Amino acid sequence: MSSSNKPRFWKPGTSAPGEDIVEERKSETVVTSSYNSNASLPILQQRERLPIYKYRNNILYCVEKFQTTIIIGETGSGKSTQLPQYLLEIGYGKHGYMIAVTQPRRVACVSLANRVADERGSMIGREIGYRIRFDDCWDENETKIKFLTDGMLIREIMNDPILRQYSVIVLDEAHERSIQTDMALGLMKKILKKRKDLRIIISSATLDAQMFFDFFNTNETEDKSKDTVVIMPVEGRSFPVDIHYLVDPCQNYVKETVNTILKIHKTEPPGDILAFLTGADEIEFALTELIEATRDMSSKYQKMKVLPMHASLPAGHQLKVFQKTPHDTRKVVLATNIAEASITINGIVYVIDCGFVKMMAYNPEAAISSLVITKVSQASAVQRSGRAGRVRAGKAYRLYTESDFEKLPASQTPEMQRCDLSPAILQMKALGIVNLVKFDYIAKPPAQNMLQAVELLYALGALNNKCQLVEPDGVRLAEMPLHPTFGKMLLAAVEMGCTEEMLTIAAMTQIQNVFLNVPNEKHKVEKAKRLFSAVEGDHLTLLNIFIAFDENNRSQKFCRQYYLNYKGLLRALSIRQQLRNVLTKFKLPIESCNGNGRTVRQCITKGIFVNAAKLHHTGIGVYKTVKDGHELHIHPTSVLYREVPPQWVVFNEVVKTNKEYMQDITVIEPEWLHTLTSHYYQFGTNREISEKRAKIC
DNA sequence: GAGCACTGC
Repeated sequence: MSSSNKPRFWKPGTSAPGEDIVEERKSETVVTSSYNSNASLPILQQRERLPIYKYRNNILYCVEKFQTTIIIGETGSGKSTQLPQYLLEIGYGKHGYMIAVTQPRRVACVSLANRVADERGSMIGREIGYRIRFDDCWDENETKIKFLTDGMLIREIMNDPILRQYSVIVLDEAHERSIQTDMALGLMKKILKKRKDLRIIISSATLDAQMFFDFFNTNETEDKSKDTVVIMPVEGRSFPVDIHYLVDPCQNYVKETVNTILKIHKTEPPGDILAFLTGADEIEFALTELIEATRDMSSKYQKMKVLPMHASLPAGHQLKVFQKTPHDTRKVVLATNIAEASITINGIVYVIDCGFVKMMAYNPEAAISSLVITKVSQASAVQRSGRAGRVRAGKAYRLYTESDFEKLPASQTPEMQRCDLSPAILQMKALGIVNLVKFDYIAKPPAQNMLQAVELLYALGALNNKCQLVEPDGVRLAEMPLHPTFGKMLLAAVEMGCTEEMLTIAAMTQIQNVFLNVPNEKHKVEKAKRLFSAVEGDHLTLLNIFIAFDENNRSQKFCRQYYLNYKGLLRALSIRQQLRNVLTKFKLPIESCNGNGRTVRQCITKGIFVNAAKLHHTGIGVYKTVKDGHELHIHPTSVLYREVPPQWVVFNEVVKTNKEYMQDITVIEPEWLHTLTSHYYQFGTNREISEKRAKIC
């Protein structure tokens, strides 16, 4: 190890990668060797041909020597499948230890585990396993490599604070910076202090590597040879992508997207197109325009098949984007951000990036989350254009000028700094973190967001006025895989004897689309919705839907008939079962109130009393929050939207689009706010609230 | 009065 001024990138010898590769990545044109011509080779030889193979010994040397290794892994390097195997091969799976590999998403865990098991010729769940919510597939005695989600790792830390079963933790895709990843990073730093033998490998994009380095490096001297962290860049295997910018900024990126698609179609050689837009409505607009344009297009051009892709589409419609189109047809996929990292569509050669994304923002003063269209980061733009270089050289069209690109933020604000922190803070308390302010965050959340979260947890009875976890309720709430407000509803239901009903409601609020979003059949979907609606509001409507589903043998046919999301309802069933298990674990009674809607609504109030609103006498359908008079409206998806507006309501959350809308609303009686939640509203003057604040923090 | 980025436990 040299002790020069800048040993940020390790250069052990001529075969090791250096900064030149990092430079190359910046220019976004990475030229590499032949693509996957290895299919017929024996597995070992295939593995040896992956780009990461030539770094094998260097990486293993780093892992031995440094407590933390940061790998800058490009797409197609093979790191996620090979790295854990290298570690296993040199003995990190010995003496009963396991190697953990975390992923932000469930599907990635399952598919990676299966691929690695395949390569090793073993059955999944034996030597190689995975652990995700609702699906445990590993063996306590046999498993050596365990793929798990970031969230699952945090749950494991709750039961084993120093992760004694593991010899190495690989945090893959750390640059995505989800709240779970950030928490895991902070916790790992803590664990490393107590376990000098533990090794951590962080796989990240170039941009964040230096920050991760500084975060984990415990060397406080100038002597670089005492660093505890090392950065290893590993080249990938992708094709060059030509970046095209607009000369002048465009007025309407949706129209510009349509025009660009048509231009590519008419002037560029065959190859599928992927266009990024921000939401379903934009996608639908572009879809209609394109279908119209292709209708009167000259037959000298190829045919064109345009497909929408976003999360609220029924699964059947989503699958269409993965189907191959005939040779004479060009596939055009109009997608939301779902195609940036979550799904990969094969055969894309042209990418269009509108330069915007819908992102969750959090207003801590009003405790309101809202979806806003924001400019993408440079990192996102690079990720999007990279989607064009997976099969052969491609082209990316950025619908903004090059100078606008330069002005974009380098990377997106981490989730930790722009969302409701109450679930995260509750978890941290359950993990035994005494001082929330002193916790080593990789990105410190705004003080105001933390304060808001602590106050909510205090109001829910999860934390006391010394900011300590309350026994037993706080512990129970932390254990539940739910937002603490929903957890509180369940605990209230235990007291009031309606857990059966509340388990259903809590589970049902966790699924995004209860009804299918079938294009062209919106009217029929609306009609079906009305069949289940309860005058008391959305929560009891969700209960009605689940009961109907259950009484009709949970059949797919029933769901199809009423435009219900079958997969979603099955998911609700699993969530319900999991929540039921948690209650059983705590030996809490599971009872039914036999359809007493009043009792159920009272329990709901006990969970989301903070979100209470009263109909305002001015204007139609205007509500004001009880807490601070913030103006709100009933969301069009609510069953109460078409009804005579009720006087008093509680709601799950606010979505801000043109206006601020309440979602999942239940009608309440105003007395409940005093009788059931007096601890919150009785002392609700501003002066007293600020006194309370001073006390908590 | 008229709307729904994406994950995860």
